[in-house]
Amino acid sequence: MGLKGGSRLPKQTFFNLPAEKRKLLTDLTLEEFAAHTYHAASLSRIVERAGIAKGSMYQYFEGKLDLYLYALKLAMEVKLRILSEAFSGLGPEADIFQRLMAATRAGLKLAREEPTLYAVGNNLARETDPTVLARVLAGLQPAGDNMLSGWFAEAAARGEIGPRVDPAAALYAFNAVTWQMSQDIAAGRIAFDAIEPLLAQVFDVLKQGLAPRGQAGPSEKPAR
Amino acid sequence: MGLKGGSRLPKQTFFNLPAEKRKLLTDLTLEEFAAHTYHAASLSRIVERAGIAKGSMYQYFEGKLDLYLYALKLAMEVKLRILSEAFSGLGPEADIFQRLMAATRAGLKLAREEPTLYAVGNNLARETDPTVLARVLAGLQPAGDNMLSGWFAEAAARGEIGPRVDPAAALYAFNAVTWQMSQDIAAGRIAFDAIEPLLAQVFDVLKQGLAPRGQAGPSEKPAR
Amino acid sequence: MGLKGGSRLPKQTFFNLPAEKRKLLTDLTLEEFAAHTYHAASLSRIVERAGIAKGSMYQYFEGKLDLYLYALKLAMEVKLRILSEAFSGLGPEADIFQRLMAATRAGLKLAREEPTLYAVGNNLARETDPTVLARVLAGLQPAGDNMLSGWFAEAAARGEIGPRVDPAAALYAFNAVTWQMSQDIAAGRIAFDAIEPLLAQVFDVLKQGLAPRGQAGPSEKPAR
Amino acid sequence: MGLKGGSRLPKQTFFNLPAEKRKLLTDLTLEEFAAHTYHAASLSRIVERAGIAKGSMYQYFEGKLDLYLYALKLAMEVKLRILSEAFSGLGPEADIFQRLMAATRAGLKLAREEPTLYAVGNNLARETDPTVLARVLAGLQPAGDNMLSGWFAEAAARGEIGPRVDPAAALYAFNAVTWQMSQDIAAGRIAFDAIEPLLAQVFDVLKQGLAPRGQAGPSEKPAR
DNA sequence: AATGAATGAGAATTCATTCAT
DNA sequence: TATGAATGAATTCTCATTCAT
Repeated sequence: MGLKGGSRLPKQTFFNLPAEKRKLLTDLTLEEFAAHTYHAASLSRIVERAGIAKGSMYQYFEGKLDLYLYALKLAMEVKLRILSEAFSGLGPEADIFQRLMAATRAGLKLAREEPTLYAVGNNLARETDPTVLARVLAGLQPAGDNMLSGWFAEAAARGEIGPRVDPAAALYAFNAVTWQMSQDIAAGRIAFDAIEPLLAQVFDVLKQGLAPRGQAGPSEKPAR
Repeated sequence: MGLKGGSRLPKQTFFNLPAEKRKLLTDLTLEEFAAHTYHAASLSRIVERAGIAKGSMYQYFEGKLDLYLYALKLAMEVKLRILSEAFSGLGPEADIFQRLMAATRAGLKLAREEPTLYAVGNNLARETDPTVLARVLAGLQPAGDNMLSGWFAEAAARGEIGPRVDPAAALYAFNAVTWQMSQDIAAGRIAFDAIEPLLAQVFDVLKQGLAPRGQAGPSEKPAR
Repeated sequence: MGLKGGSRLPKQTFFNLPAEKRKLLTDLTLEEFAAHTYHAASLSRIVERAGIAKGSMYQYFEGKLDLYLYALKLAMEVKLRILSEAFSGLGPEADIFQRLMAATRAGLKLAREEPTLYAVGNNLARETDPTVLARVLAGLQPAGDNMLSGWFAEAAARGEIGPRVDPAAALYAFNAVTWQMSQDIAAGRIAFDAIEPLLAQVFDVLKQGLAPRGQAGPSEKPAR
Repeated sequence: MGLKGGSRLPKQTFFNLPAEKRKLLTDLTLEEFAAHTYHAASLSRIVERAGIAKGSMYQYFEGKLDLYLYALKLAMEVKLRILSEAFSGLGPEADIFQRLMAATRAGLKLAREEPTLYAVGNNLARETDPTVLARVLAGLQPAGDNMLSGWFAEAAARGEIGPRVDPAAALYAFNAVTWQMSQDIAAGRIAFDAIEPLLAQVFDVLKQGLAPRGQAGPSEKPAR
C-alpha cells in the first residue's frame, strides 16, 4: 500500500518539534496502536506516558484518527522499504521460488525486527469499525498483491509451475502461509531458530505441489 | 479447545432464567463480541438491546470478562460439535486427505452457517490486550490441534506423505490456508460459488506437495 | 407552539426520581438555559450545582439536547396555560382590543411571574446554531400566531378596525410592541408600576391608529 | 451609543498592521461575532481562517473581550454614520413623521446592506452572560434614544401628536416596531419587496394613532 | 513584532460496576 | 431475584491564554 499524495497527516507543528520529542511521541503512538484496536487505543494514555499536556497532541494532529493514520503511514513505509531492499539483490532471471523466498524473508524480517510497526499494520486487518475503515481506506491507496499475482502468472507462462495449477489459488495458499508465519513471529509464537527450518519445509512442499506433474525433482534437501 | 473444569462461567441464576430470555441474552452477547474487540464491546449496549436492567446482568455474570468467556465457550462448543459431525461419516480407513477435506469443510461450514459464533472465536485471535488474553487463557484449555497433528504423524507412518516432509510443517501450512479461507468466507470476501473450486485447487497442490517424491500421480482431476 | 405527541423527552428514570430531586434538577436546568445560549449552557455546571454525579444526568436525559428540549417543553406548557387562563374570562362577544389586552396581559404576566421560564423560550429565538435549531424544530410543532391573525381578520370583517388597515401589518406592529414589552419586563428594564400605564398608552395609540377613520372616539381615558 | 474616552480597544500594534491584513482580521472578527454569541464565538476559528498565529492576536488585542468590544465599536460607528447621512437630507422644518421615516429607513438600510455589522450589534442585545454584559457596558456609553425622545417631545409641543399621548410611550411603540423590522430584514424573514408596503402601513397606523384626536386626516394612501 | 509551542481547564459523553431496595 | 439509581473514572476534543524565542 502507499500513501495519498497531497496529504500531510500530522500538522506542520509536529515536524517543527525537536527530533527527540518527535521520536518519543512517534514511538509511544506506534506502541499504542500496535497494542490496541483503534477504539481501544487511548490518546490519553499516550500523552500521559509522554508527559505532555493533552491539548498539545491536538497541536500536532487533527485528532485520534489522524494519529492513527500517521502510525499506519509509518508502518507502510518501513514495510515497502524492507521489501524493496529484499528485491534489490535479486537478478531478473530469478525464478518464482527465489522471488517468493526473498519476499517472504523480507516480511518475516519486518515482523522480527520491527514487531511494533508490523503490529500496527497488522491491526488494520483486525479493525472492524466501518467508519474507521472507510476513513482509513480514503487515506491510503491499495497496492501490493499485484506484484505477487504478476509473478505467479509469469511463472505459469514460463512453465515453472504446472499447467493444472490455478495461479490465483497458488497465490492464495502462499499468502495464507506467509501471513500466518508473520503473525506468529511478531507475536513471538515461533522461536527464532525455528523460522528457517519451517520456511524451508513449507517451501519444499509448495515447490513440489506447484511443480509440473512428473518433473518435481527432489530439489534441495530440506533443512531438517 | 476445551473448557476448564472448575469454572462456573455464568452464575447459576443465569440458568434459572426462562429459556426465552436466556436465549435473547445469549444471542445479543454473541453478536456484541462478534462485532467488537473485548474493549470495544459494550455491556451497556447489550442490556439496552435486551431491554433489561444493567444490574441484572451482574446477577447472571461476574462482569464483562465473564460474559466474554461465556461467549467464547459457546463458540468453542459449536465448533467442536460441527467437527465431530464431519468425522462421524468417515471410515477409519480414510486417508489423510479425505480427513483433511472433511475437517476443512466443517470449518468452512461453521464460518458460513454460524458466522456470528465463528466471529466470536475469531475475535479472540484478534485480541491484543494482554490482561484480557491472560485471563482468557486461564479460563480455557488448549486442545484441538492434537488431533490434526496426530493425523499427520499417522499419515507419515502409513507413507501417505513423503518421508522428507516434516508433519509439523505440513500441518502448519494446512492450518494457515484453511484458517485464511474461513476468515474470508465469514467476512464474505469469498463468493459462495468460489469456495469449492478454490478448495479443490488448494488440496491438489497440497496433495502433490506432500506426496512421496516420484509417486505423486496426477491423482483425481481437480474439481473444476 | 405545542409539543410532539409521542415524544418522552426525559427518560422514564427521570420521572421515577423523588419529587424534590426532580424539582431541583428541573429548576437548575431552566436557570441554565435561561441564562445562556445552548452552546454556552453547561451541563457540567448544572450537575455541579445539583451536587450529583455527571453520569447521573445521562440516566435521566439522552444528552444535552434532550435536556434543552425538556426545558423548552416546560416553558411552552406554562405559556399555553397562562394564555388559556387569560381567555377563559373573556366572553365571545369581546372585541379585538379586549382580546388583545387579555393576551398581552397574559404574556406580561408570564414574563413577570416566571421570568426564568420566559427566558428559556426567549432564548430559543436567540439561538443561531442551525443544527440545534433543526433538531428543536423537529421536536416542536408550530402553533400560536394563527390565533392572533384570525382575530385581526375577524375584527376587520366586523368593522372594528378600518378598511384601509392591512390586518397583517396591524398584527405585525402589535406583536412587535408586546414582544418588546415582554423582553423588557423579564429583564427587569421596566419597573413594575410602569407596566400598566405604558400598556394603556400603547393600546390607546393602537386603538386610534387602527380605528376606522373619522370614528376613533376618545374612548376610555388613558390610565395616565 | 458612543465609546468611552480613555479606552484603547485594540492595541497600537493593531493599527501598525498593513491595511490589508488589518481589514482581513476586522472582517473575520465581525463575521464571527455576527454569527455567534460571545461565548460561542471562537478566537481560534478567527485566527485559523486568517492564517495567523494565535499568539499574534494577543499582540493586537488584550483578549477575547477586547476583540468583542472592537467589533461592537465598529458596528456602532457605521450605524451612527448611516443615521446621520439619513438626516442630512432633511430640512429643519420636517415634521416628526418625516423624521421617523428617515430614521427608520436608515436602520433598515443598515440591516439590509451591512447585515454583518448589524448582526454584531444585534447580538449584543442577545447577550445574556452577566459578566460579559457588565464589562461591555463599562466600555460603552449609552447614547442614541435621546435624539428620538427629543423629537417626540418637540412634536408634542408643536401639536403634531395629540396631547393625550405620552411621548415616551409613543417612542417605545415606535422603537419596538422598527427594531422588529430590522431583525426580520437582517435575518431575511422579510422579502425585499415587502419592506416598503409594510413600512407604509405601519406608519399609517402610527400616524393616525398619534394624531390629535378628531383631526387624523386620511393622510396619504397606503402603498397597498 | 511575530511566531507557534505549551498548557490546563473545561466541554460532552460512555462505561462498567456497586448497592440499596 | 430483579431492578434501576448512582457513581466516578475514562474517553475525545476545544478553547483562551501565556511565554520564550
